[in-house]
Amino acid sequence: MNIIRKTKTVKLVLDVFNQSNDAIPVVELVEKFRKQMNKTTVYRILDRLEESGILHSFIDRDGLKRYAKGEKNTESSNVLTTHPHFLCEDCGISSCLPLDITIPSIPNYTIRSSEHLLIGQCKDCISS
Amino acid sequence: MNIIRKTKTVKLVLDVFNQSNDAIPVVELVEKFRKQMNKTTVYRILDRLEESGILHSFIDRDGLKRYAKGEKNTESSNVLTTHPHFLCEDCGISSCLPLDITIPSIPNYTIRSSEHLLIGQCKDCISS
DNA sequence: AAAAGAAATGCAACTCAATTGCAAAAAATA
DNA sequence: TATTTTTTGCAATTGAGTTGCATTTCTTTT
Repeated sequence: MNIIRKTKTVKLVLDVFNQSNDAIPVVELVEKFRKQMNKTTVYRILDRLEESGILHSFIDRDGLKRYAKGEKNTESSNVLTTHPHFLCEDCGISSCLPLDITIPSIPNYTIRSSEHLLIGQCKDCISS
Repeated sequence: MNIIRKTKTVKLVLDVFNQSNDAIPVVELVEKFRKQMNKTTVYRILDRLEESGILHSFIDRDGLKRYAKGEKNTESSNVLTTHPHFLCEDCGISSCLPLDITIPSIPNYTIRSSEHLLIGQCKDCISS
């Protein structure tokens, strides 16, 4: 949990995540804020927001880093749980799914965290 | 399922996967075969082996593409199952875990495939 | 409020995995 | 053997992400 300053640029980035539950690719944010801030700044702000536990990130099937609101792992009553991310093959939209995945314990391994990506079609893309 | 020619280079690549169940980063294979074939060839052979269902791939936490033996999804009695991959934070070794994960069905979504990456310490790294 | 210290930003250059186009080589087919 | 198709090598390119460094902005201290 780091200290992070609420600068103008940080607020701009936070606004995006407050308006959507989607997992947004960094590249998209860089493009979106092309006029407002440098791409390095975007990367660094996201880094810091993740460090602070405000955002979490994962790498999608295309190798792109995506960020979404909230923490990745939640620990309640000594059980480590996480949630899966969904990625629509058609429109590319990705979101955090409100499902609890209990990280299984596996003999001979210590599991510290996990990533779960479900790939398919979203509601909007099924109908069309 | 494509036709793939068993050229000298293809055999070299296949040998690696026949000798290990690990999920190997492409970069590592490129390095390993530096003297025997061009890096583009490595990428293309792996592509074809995946197309043919001989290998499967995923992107690890560092955004590196890794390949491992076999198919990613298995469908038996109309249930789509897959297996998780393990990645050791310490030594970087990754492997397919012999566990069946049943891909959950989620309202409003069609799930076609999934990726599961468990991150932690492997047997060898726990002890040391 | 001014000075000092710490954190955040911009910019340019760089890294590095992965891809592309094209000509040459190798393998399969006729 | 001749022809067609697939595979390979090479060089150049792409594009996401990183780094160093000087400058700006914010916070803390006096």
